[in-house]
Amino acid sequence: MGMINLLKADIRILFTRTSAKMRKDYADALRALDIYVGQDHLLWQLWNGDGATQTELCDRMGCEPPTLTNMVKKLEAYGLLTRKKDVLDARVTRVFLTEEGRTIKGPLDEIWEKHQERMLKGISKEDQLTLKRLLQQIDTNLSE
Amino acid sequence: MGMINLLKADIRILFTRTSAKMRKDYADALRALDIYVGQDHLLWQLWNGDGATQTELCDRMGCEPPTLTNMVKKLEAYGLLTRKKDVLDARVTRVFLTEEGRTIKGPLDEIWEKHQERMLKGISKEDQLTLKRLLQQIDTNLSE
DNA sequence: CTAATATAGTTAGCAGGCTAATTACTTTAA
DNA sequence: TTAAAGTAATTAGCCTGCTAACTATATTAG
Repeated sequence: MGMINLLKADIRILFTRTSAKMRKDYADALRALDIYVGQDHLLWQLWNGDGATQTELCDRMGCEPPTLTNMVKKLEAYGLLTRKKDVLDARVTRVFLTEEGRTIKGPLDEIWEKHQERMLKGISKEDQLTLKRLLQQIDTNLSE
Repeated sequence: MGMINLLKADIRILFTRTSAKMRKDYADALRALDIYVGQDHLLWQLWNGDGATQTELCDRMGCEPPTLTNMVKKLEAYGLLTRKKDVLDARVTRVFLTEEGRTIKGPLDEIWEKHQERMLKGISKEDQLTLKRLLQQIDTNLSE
């Protein structure tokens, strides 16, 4: 294996390891709120548009319908959101935040901010822009 | 929220989305071999050192013991590896590749290579080094 | 007007991955 | 030499997330 392939292998392994670490670190932080990693993503979507349909939420979150069904059910059981059938189309379900789902935003934002600080500590603004560009490139590559 | 925080939020979301996409894309590719994403990581460790203990494997892979127990069981059921009790310490289990576990290396390497090509397409060697450096920085940050 | 097709969401079943609690065996110290 | 502490691995029970197969409702075309 040549020098370039070795480099690539390093990046890929590093990427996987770092993202796993990120996820775990964030999961640990979220435990204080009795929220699981991924669920915050759904709540985030609802804070930016309550009453969305499940299909819309799937699109925005980039996940498959069964994943969302599952998560919505759990957050409903926790009392953070409710489901209502659409009046115009009986196939459609719309998801709404409860009062508790709304009030959790503050603490969650705080955890999110702190996690970001931790993750990007010591990385210059310029490097952050580069990282963003490279991530976008990879994202685009994988969509083709 | 200021400009800098917005940038940070973007990066974190982008990072999460990109790594999820990477994982899914790779999972799709692995399906051809009836292997699940993550399992290749364990096989990889064994190709680089057959007969390792589970604790050693956990350390190298950066996962928790129950995760490994689970995965080892499944790969054993698939016939790709076997477990043997250590002769000196009856608490210790050592993991060995089967013949089939060995022969799968070729096809898996090929999938791995192809996936990397796909992921890093159009990214210069210099950018790859930068990406590596930034990932390492984040990794270090999250270890503190 | 009805049969075929498309769409929204669910269910079942499997994977990785985790924490908390437990079992089985070793080592250490009183 | 035996009781306490430590270590390796497992079990139980959650979570995200997926695919394949299904149900129920709408739309469209013959």
